Amino acid sequence: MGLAMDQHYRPKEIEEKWQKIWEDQNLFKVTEDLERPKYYLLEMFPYPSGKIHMGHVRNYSIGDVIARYKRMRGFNVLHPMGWDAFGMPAENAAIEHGVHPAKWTYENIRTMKNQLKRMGFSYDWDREFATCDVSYYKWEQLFFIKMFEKGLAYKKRSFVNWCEICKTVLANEQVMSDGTCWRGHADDPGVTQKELDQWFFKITDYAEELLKWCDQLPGWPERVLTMQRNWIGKSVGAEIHFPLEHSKEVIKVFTTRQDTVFGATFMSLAPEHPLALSLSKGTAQEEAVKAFVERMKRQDKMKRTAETTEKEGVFTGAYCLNPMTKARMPIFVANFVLMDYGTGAVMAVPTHDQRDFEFAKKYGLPLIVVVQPEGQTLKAETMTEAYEGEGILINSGPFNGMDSIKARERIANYLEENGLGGSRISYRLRDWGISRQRYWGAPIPIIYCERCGTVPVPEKDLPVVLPFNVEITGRGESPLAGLEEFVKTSCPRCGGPGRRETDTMDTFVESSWYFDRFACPDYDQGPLDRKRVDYWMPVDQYIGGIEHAILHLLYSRFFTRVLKEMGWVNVEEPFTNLLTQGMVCKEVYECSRDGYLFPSEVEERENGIRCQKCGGQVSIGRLEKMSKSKKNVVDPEYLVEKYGADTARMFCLFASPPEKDLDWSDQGVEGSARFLNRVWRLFYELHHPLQAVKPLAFGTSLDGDQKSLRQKTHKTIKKVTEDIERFHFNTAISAIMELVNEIYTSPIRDQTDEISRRVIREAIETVVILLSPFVPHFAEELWEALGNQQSILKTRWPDYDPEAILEDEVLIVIQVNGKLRDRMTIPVSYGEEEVKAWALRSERIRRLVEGKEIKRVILVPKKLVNIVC
RNA sequence: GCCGGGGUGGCGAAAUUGGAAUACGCGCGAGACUUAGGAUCUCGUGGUCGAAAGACUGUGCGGGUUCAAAUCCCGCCCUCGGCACCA
Repeated sequence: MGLAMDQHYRPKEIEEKWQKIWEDQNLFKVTEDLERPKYYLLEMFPYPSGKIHMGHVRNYSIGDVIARYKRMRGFNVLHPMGWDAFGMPAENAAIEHGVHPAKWTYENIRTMKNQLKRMGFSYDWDREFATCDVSYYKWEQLFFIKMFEKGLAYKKRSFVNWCEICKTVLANEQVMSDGTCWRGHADDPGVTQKELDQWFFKITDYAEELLKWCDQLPGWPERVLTMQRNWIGKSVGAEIHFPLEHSKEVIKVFTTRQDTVFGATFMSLAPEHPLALSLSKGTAQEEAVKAFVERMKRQDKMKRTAETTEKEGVFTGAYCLNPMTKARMPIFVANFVLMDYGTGAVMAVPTHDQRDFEFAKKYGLPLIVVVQPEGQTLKAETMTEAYEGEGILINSGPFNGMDSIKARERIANYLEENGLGGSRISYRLRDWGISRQRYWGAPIPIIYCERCGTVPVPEKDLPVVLPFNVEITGRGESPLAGLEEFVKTSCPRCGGPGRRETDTMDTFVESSWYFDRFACPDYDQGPLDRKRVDYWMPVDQYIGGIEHAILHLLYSRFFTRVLKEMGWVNVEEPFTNLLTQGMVCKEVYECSRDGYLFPSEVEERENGIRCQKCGGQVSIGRLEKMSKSKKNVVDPEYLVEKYGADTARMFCLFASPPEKDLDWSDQGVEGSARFLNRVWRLFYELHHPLQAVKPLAFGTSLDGDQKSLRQKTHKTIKKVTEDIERFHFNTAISAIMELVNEIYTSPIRDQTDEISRRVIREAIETVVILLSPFVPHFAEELWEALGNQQSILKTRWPDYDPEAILEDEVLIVIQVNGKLRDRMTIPVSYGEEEVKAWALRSERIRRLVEGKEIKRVILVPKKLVNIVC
């Protein structure tokens, strides 16, 4: 039976219709409601770069399923959206196209907001804000001042990471492991070191707590926690003081192997260590040290600290004393010692550290074995590499014969008692450098006064508004520095002339507390309305890309601790559960001559896939994250135009589980579209309308095909509910597909008796409700066609009828010695002995066990019988 | 080197607690409907052997535990990600 013209699935029409209804009725607006349990669902807010991409569609589709599902389950769901709006690209647009960053940003926001609405995501748009709004960043300036007062924000001169493309400083977290900028520039020359006066947040004060609380986040993926733990990099060891010869001064070192201190035969200093130059002064080594330090300074830091770089150094001409043995230890400057880890000085134990071993061999320095491995006798003269394992101490005075692990504790205590150092803990984590030499960011609220020094802008003078009239050239220092009317001010303390700080804050500062602000975006008495923040925080479910595993997620945890200490919030950790979704990937076409190609630029010939431009061989198949530069993007707008938002959402959710990378497939999208059309047709091709049909009551008893369809319906409710709860959206959708297939092939599909119609109605209604979090417009339309007056959003998520899913009969697998040999369908009511007897009665089984002794018969109820013989 | 994730059909994937390996979808094959099909519907689809019934085999590799292993244990290989001359 054909469909009437108006009964074809037309996504564009129904999507526009329902988006308007949702908006007109304000259906996603929420306020605090103590009657219902709250659920704060948050997806990482986007940077308004221009248009949304598939990564956004995937991220927000996942979030929307949960938001809609939780609402139907009776939760008071906060599902906000806003804009991470400060940052580099806006400034680059200004440089390239002469458009003001503010104009560019707000226009992009308008475009992207429309695109998000077009996808049908259920946000409470009343809470929307952009971090470049003065009403947002002024509170961030207040936080900065409070942190400054507590010593958590401080300025220091140091070597910092400099990105020549961004023309600004980067935090350590923003430098990738290959030494490039986190923004991923096409031709990144690599981050270099620059000595500058910079503002820092004292995240290192929180290293231990941030590490400790990694164990209190069971709702976070293990790999993210591992990355954070690695990044914090805790080492337990000791500090040891080595007195300088002919001086009262000491060189302090940090070591994790204080048990090997008796074997320390020389000392290595970082080239940047202040003692490097001062110790050699006046000695014959002075010139050599100067030259070495200069050479190291010029060398690229990445290269210098690479593991493969040969160890080299230079003698300073000075000596220190081993505090345990009093032995004279020559002091070297060495390329492998880092100034920013530990103390910048390393005691060298060549017998038990491979680097020191290589260094000692190169410069002819003495070796003393102090740890003897169990069952072996190490001799310094014959060693070819350092022994870094545990063992029994020798040549170690009072500690001889002691186990090296135990000796670490004893020696640390000895150091402490004798004023020579003691137990210490060292972290790899460095303070967060937040100064950026850029215009499009929140101004750092600081004034420099010749008389009073560094003075914070008083609270009453906030905000320090980012001036609008500024020339952005992309050359030189921060654009604000050239703006005299901004820079010139008076000192809030003495009234004398003052100059403003012209650096702006790292945009990661804005994203470190936006989730709190969503609880009270309109609040103007302070940054946060404690009452509302306490109601909503913490975020129950946070969803975003794995690329923020350290960056944003660590900063936010730090910021939350600071805000809690200051009494602005009352939570220890901001995000209870974290879901890190995978990337959206697509194959790239690459021509050896013309580089990356669009699919439209290649053609298939007999001799393989060729480049249309040069005719050369094109390599394909490699899956990479969608990016404009790789020419493998799919524009969501095109998808929505061609298939509708529901199909696009459906594909993202069905193709793979959320944590995994999603491999783009045009045919897969077709498949999703086909499924929705199939449901649509099923609905309209029925021989009888369903509007007037009443649903079945719980506990209704049925027989035959009616019973089995009802059973499938309720089993599907159970399965889909469980799958959504554990974020297995792909299997939830496949379960709904199974139900649809079952309805299609059910013999009662077109029967017109009352009960059949009610069973069919229940099955189809269930499909529509279960689909609603995934494809909301589609579901609304069919829901209405079923005769419902109210939006499907107002419907409660169904419960399954426990009676309906009960089976009368069950399929039992029969194994012989663990191998599948037969199956039988038997009534569930059968007892253990009965089932076993039935299994042994099977013709095939009898043949197989004939003449053999049956040793055991194992029964797994409702599953299988295994006959062992 | 250390830490973590992963390896299942031609492809995306499923198997929640040790109990039928490959659900669902894509692709492919056959058929139906049709003037036509790139629409739709039905059936088939891990491999080898076989006309078939069926047999053997099969979840990266090699062992082990168990009546029974994709799942647990031991040892490897590959791959992705993080950290790494970190003292």
